[in-house]
Amino acid sequence: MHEKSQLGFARQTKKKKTHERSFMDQLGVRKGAWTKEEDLLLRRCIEKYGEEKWYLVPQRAGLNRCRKSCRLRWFNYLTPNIKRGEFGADEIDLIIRLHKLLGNRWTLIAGRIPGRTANDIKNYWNSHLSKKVTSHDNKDTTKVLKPQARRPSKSFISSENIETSRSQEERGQQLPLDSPEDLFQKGGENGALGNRDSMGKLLLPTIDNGEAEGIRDEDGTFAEDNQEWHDWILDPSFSVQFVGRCLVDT
DNA sequence: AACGGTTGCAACCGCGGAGGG
DNA sequence: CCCCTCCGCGGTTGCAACCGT
Repeated sequence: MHEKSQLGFARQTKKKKTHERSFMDQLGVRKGAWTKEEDLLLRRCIEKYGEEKWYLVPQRAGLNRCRKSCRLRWFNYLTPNIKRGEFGADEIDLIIRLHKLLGNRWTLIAGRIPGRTANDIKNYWNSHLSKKVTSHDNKDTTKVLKPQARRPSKSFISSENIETSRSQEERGQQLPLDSPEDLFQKGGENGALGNRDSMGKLLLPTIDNGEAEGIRDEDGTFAEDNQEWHDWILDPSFSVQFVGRCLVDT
């Protein structure tokens, strides 16, 4: 394990933004697999003080670990109600569709799948699903969004925009294909939500909570049809593609 | 049984963002 | 503004277990 960390250190070619790690290195904090005793100490600490102020956790718990390691161990392994074992067919289906929608936003995806951690889902995706999905996409002749694509604003996929794009395409006009990020930005300029995380961060949680403030209609007012968006995400037939410069459900 | 290749997963790492001084 | 600290995220690594020969 020592060897591992040394290799990892040697690989560091990029500049360090913080001095945090080197400081931790100097302290000689433990790395590698967690022991049962360490787990117990961490669990007791979190039960006593709660999931906050992670920088205090190693000290409070009496652990010779860095705060990041503690946090990771807690969230990925020790948190109550974490589901272990095989992913169910419904979970896999949901992961694929959410990944199509959100890209590699593992925490957002995990937030929609009770009992699964972002790390679990990421690992499962990388080892089981990524190849499957990629090979499937390659067979598909339609221009399906790459995984990092995100749902554009409602105003941007208005039927008017879609029709305009369709007709322009039919006339053989060359249309600049914007990246999903650009599309999102434009959605924002159109008065809808625009930043790159907005759809994921605001849409998903707000739908379930019934909070409308995350979703705006074309006129900029708050949408009231959260259920519609919820259904859209959970719709098994969901897929999107470019029509001209617009993203549309297909 | 022994060996090498592959896979799954826990853990590490750097970076970006938020917030406070 | 700038700097610093802390949090949280996604990418990546490497070990252990598994599998095939």
